Amino acid sequence: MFPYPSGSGLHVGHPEGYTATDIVARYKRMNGFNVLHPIGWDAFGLPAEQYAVKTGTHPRDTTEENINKFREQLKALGFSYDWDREVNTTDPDYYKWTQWIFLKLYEKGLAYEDHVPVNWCPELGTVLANEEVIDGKSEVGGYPVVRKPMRQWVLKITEYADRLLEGLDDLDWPHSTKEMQRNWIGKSLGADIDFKVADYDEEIRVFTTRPDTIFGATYMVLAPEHHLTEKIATEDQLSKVKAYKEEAARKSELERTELSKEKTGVFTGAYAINPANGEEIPIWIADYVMATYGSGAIMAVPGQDERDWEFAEKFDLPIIRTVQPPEDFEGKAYTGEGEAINSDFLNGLGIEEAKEKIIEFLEDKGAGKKAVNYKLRDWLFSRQRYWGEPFPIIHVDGEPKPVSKDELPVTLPDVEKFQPTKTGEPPLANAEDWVNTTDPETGKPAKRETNTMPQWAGSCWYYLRYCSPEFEEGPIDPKEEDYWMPVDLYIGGAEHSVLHLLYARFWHKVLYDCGILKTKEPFQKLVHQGMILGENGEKMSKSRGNVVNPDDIIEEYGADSMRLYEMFMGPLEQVKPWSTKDVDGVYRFLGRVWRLVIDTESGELTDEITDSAPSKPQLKVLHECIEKVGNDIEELSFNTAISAMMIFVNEANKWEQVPKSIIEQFIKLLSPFAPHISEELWSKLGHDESIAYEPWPQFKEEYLIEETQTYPVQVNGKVRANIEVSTDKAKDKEFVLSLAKEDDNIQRYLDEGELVKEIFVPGRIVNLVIK
RNA sequence: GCCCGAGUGGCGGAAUUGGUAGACGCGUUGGACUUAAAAUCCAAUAAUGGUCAAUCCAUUGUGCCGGUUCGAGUCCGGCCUCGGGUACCA
Repeated sequence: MFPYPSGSGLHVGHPEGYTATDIVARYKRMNGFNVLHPIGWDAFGLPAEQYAVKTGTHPRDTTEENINKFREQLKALGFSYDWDREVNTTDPDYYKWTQWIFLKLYEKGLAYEDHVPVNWCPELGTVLANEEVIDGKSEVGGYPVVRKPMRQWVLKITEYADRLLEGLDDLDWPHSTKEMQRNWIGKSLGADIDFKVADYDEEIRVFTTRPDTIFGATYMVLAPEHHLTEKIATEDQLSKVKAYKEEAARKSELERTELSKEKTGVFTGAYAINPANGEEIPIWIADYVMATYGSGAIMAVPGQDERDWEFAEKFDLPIIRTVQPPEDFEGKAYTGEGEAINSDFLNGLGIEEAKEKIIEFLEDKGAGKKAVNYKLRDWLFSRQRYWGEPFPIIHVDGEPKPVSKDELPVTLPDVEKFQPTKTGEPPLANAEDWVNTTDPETGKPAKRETNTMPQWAGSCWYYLRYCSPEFEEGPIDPKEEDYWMPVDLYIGGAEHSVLHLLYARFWHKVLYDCGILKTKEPFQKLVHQGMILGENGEKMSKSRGNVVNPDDIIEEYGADSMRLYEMFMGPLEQVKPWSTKDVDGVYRFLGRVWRLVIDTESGELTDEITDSAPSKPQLKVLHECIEKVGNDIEELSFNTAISAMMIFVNEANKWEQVPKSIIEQFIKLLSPFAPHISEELWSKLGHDESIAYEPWPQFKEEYLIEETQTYPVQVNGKVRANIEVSTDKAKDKEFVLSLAKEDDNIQRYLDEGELVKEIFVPGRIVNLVIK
């Protein structure tokens, strides 16, 4: 199988924006820069994972033949990056350094084992959350899926939450992407408050962002998974509590939120003591409280929280407002600003003051303190699959122990079967010879870790390996990091906004802390390419039958037209519908360029191409183009750059003679966009070397200056005339104004009313205000 | 619900710090070349009106309503619609 690049992101050969990095790379090369060109890491990627499970065959057929085929396709599309920097993430050498980095994480205490429930399918192994499970059956094959806790490796990304948040500030990323990461990390400031449980020697900790509302806490809610639920339940409530917990356990987290319309819950029979006023409040269990956020318990303040209000209404629990809503307020829970009421010593204070004061009070009592909470959870890093980097871990006496770095890489064993074992262990457990080993240090029998790393592991640091793919002393040569890092421009799909781009930042920061990297952030500038939709404005998909195969377009119009059209469609970041008809436009343009230089009869240069000196107007047209194309490439505004080149060609076609020096400069401008035709024309113009190594044309402003300049003349903000002014007098306010007033049409307006104001913006516009 | 982003001709889209709205391309119409067609080239093309035409003039026009300004697609306030993300996160 040759995995034709699919999915999204940095892909080559896919309609989704595969051209921009190359354009920039080519342009920068002509300007004497180098650009890291992040293509290829998942070209052999994710779909293979599913392929393996389905067929039991080797999914990533990265044979020499297929890699060459892949390169040929890239070449056909006009890519010209440095092949030697290619990194194959299934390479044992790449495994080695990925495992090496994992050991660094392990050493720093950032990797730990835990039992986490997964969707487990005895036939397929883990069914990931984003794969469809329909009515308890796998989407693939319809096998039963159960939810069961399994031993997993987890990475402590939460320890980096604050730094991941702060680091965003200085990055040149889309605003929305930064916002998404901030929301994902979900930092909130508040307080941890401990409530004593009446008649028990227990305390329940809650997290709240609104400690100021504590006098309105009329009940408490525990998540069904909270460890105290059964312990504090009274005898007569215990059976109900157990039944409710069971019911909740059957629902996945997804189902619990989907079925969120109607609140459910059950009373434990126990009471908590509100530390602010000593009052006893009932403790309930409800699945609208998540075990995974905060402490899995809340103080419920229905007066100021919509969810709590809804619950209180349904179960007839008391509601006390502790913030005075405005007079015209008609809603239920009030979450806005206002004075504290019904709150004893907080009464009359604003929210912020009240928070300060109550926290002080609770701290004095030893019942609470300021606290920070994150939505971000630790990263479940293991998979029960065959394909993936094996963990460099052995288990001795049931305890995990890292493999010595000298012994890396730990490679995957050959197996017959890619499915899990009959006893429900990961596929690697089938390879008994591989699993059973000895601890080289103690000689004790040991078992290898049978979980494997997820695809993310490779994508987390591939960009570092690009810098020095052959380096043997570490994952990256420090000298090469100095030169390459951080990535100047990263073009990728918006679907990587949180996961990949957060995970990669996390690893980068860990490696920084280990002293392996000097940069704190991996990707300085980020741009998301917009998806190209089908001709009907819908997402391309097989089921809609609106898929455009780039190969067909290249067959008919050539790779240059394909590239050029994709860039001409509109802004890089924008979602745009495909239109094959519009490809004709850029195809014609390239035809005009060709015929401008080449006589189609003879195949030689046209007679119009001469060695004569360029005229002033010709230089002006050229330099307008140089300026526009250069600026537009810097801003990744390729559509307008192409438009500028079209204007040049339309003009040049009117010329009787085309000086060679002019057309050569133009071909250089075109070459990053349409490399094939440019190289061909460059050669026809008598050059032996590739145009890709030519210097970029220099823009000279002096050629843009004209003898006259046009001023639009407005009357009351509407253009009523255009006047020509000689350039040397164009900034002369009096002169321009008097000329404007002489215009026939302007005269008519002047006759109709009184001139009350004259606006003169040098070089731009004249506006006369007439009453 | 909340958080982002975007609304401009028949279509994709242009438009500097507020300064001639509609660049460029597609489509359409007319013309040239051709026996004919394709290809190519030329011209017109926001809407409406000034009987036709004009390199002419006017009115209206950048989702809707209002505001600031000599001047608003661009800035401010209030909506509407669409797209993306996210969701009992306490």
